[in-house]
Amino acid sequence: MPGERRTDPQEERAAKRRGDRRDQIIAAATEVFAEFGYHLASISEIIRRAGIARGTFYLYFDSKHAVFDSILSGAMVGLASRIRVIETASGSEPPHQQAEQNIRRVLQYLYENRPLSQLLLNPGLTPDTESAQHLQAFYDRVAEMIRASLDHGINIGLVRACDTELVAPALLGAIRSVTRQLLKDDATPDLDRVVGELVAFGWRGVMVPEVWD
Amino acid sequence: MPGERRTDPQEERAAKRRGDRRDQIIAAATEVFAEFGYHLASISEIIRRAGIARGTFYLYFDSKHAVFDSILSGAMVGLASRIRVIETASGSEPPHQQAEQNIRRVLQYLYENRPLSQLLLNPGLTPDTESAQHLQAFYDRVAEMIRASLDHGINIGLVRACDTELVAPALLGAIRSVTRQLLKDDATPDLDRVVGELVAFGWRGVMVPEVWD
Amino acid sequence: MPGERRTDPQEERAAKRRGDRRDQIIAAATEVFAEFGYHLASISEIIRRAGIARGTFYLYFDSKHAVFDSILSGAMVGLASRIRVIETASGSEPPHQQAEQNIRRVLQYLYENRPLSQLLLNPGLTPDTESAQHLQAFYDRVAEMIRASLDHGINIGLVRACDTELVAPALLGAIRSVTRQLLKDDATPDLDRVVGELVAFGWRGVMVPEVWD
Amino acid sequence: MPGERRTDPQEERAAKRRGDRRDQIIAAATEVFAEFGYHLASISEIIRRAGIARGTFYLYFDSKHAVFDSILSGAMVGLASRIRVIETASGSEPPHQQAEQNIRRVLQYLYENRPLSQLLLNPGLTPDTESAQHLQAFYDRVAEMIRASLDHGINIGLVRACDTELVAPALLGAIRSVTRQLLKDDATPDLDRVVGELVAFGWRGVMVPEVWD
DNA sequence: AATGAATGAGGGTTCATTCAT
DNA sequence: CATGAATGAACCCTCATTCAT
Repeated sequence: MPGERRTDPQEERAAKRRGDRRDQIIAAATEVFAEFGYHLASISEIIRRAGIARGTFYLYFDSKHAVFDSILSGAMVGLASRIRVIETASGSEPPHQQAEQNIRRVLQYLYENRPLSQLLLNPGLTPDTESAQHLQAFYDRVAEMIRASLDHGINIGLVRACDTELVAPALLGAIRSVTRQLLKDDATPDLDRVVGELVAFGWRGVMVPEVWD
Repeated sequence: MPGERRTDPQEERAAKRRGDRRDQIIAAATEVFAEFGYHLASISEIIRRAGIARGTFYLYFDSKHAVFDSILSGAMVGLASRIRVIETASGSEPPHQQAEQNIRRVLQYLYENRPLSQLLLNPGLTPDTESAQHLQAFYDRVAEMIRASLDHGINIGLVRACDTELVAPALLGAIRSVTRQLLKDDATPDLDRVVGELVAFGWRGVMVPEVWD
Repeated sequence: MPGERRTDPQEERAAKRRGDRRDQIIAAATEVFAEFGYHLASISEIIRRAGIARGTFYLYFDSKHAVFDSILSGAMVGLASRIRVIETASGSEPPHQQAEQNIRRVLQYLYENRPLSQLLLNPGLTPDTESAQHLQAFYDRVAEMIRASLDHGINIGLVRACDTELVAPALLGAIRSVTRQLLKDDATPDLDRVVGELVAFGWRGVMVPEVWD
Repeated sequence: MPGERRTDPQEERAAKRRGDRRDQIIAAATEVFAEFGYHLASISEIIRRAGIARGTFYLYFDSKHAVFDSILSGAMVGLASRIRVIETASGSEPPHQQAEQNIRRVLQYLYENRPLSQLLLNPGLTPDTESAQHLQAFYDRVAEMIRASLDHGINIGLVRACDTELVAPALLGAIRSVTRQLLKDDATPDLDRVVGELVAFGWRGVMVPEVWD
């Protein structure tokens, strides 16, 4: 207690360890959820992989559902931080390059977090309809961002007139589908090629036919 | 199959009734699975809706898993029967019209079987990783058909050179995503418009840029 | 189905068996609750004594709490049916004889249901404060009946003027205390003597009777 | 015990503090036990109210059960110290006045220790049958004292001939019942009136006193 | 002396499946 | 064929207790 600094180093270490435990549990749980799906994932298996006792689990999370929510929240933050709104101010990079980089960053994140990606891409590993809707809500937000970009593109004559309410999810679905496909194999694919193809496919699908490279 | 031996009319009726019961159970189970997801769906709820006794259920299906598999198989047959290989022989309809009709027939089927569609479109309502893979295997087969069509299209100069292994799932993903989106609302959407947009989007994404209608 | 009488004998037997099972479980549970108290009583022990499987228990009761409530309700009905309002109309038996018979009937019931009596006499074997209050509410009702009798007795000059709000629970407490005392031993005590002493005590207290009617 | 050796003032203070901690824990535990009953009372809640850490609790008590026993022992000592054997030597106060003062002192003690009183009066808040018997043993001792007094009273012609083995618990039960009743309300009742009524009831019962000394 | 993270035995409950009627 | 009472393995979660710091 003498000369107590901003943060007591002992407390600091404790807080650190506490965070570590949480992360350790989350990592184990993510694996197990991805492998078995929510319902077939047992607390027993999670604590076995985390190397902790039963009670310890409940020291960090209120329930099985709570860990799942934590995982999902973390993932959404992680994904969202990789997606930037596409700028069309003069001087900005061409939109399709911005889109390309968004996709590249997201794929990078997913490749780096394989088990987590299973959870994100397979809404079917979810505890219940409600949780699936959480996840869906996130995708809806992303689809909305895409739609706004498309609408803007139409206004400035870059994108052909189309029903953006349909085309936005179509674009997103294309990306998800390809990503899920690629994550099935363990091999890390050539990111540049994948992103290139995706953008090429999506771009031609939406652009105005007159303006071509 | 005709003239298989004289079928006792009583046996025949029995077989008929037996089939009816099965269908009745399948219908109830489909509803319940779609509503709650596989794990939260209980046999109790299924038999309640089917109006049968507990034991009766196990007279027609070996297990909970077995009904689910039956449902999935039926759906795959139903879907597959709506999809025709695209013909490019001279005299055939233009490929994009054939694709359009494939999509229209599939959507029609899905709209007519709402609860079933939930199961097909949300891999998350699936019992386990294995079952999800069954479903995925079906989609892989469809993707493969699309890929073959694309490859052929490239050969005859109709489709731009692209990595069909990526573009095929992208196309399929676009369709699935849009369909899932539309099935969320109860309203039956304008099929022609939806199919039109989908084809327009997909077509431009894959066609050679020189030939434009 | 042919000649179906008022009640299908098969159904009848089934209903009978169903009731039997319930009673069987209630009997076992009463024993276990009386022996260990609510919290230390385990479902495992209850089903062991009832000779049934775990799931069977939950076929007849929703929860551990539910059996307990059933037991308590049954006991209250049983007790209440042994207690009659004391009549003071001319031609009725003398009030103290009526009281005597109430007590005798209650004691009879308790002696015939030993384990049940533990539960009733020891509010401490109760699941929670709430349940204890259920039981207490019953005793309050009985005390209220006693109080009404006393008030009436005062009005007709049979009972001395006293604070019936205090004396009523005192009388009831005396009865409960003696009963609990006697039920501790396994031997069945001489009912007539016990009841006689109780009534005498309540009626005239402990004072010497040199002054007596 | 006087002149116990020179007590180091530091040790003394330490012992003092140690005692304080104990009392602090006992006070918190008494509250919690009274509020929830033994089993629903958690160590977590006790240490929360005592403002100490988990481990500290086990520095002062071996177990949850041990605190409960401590509380009970303390209460018994407290109660016993308020009860004096009734003297019948010539020159003593009249027995019924001595009884009256015993009751008054006990009630005073109970009113001053409300939460404790819940524990004492509701055998149902007890950990197990064994603990309930501890408590019961205390009451048995008190009943025995009452019985001895009654026997003596009969010998000297003050008390009517009666089965003191029955009447003693009856008297005690009456007192307990009334006390429990009164402690339910938060208001502190008029002690003199209550004690007066109790003694009157025990002494002369409920009968009309037209025939009186 | 004090702390609080960690432990794990044990609790109540669910539900797919079986089988005697 | 049909029934539904019975089964029991397996689940999630709680909480008194321990012990390294």
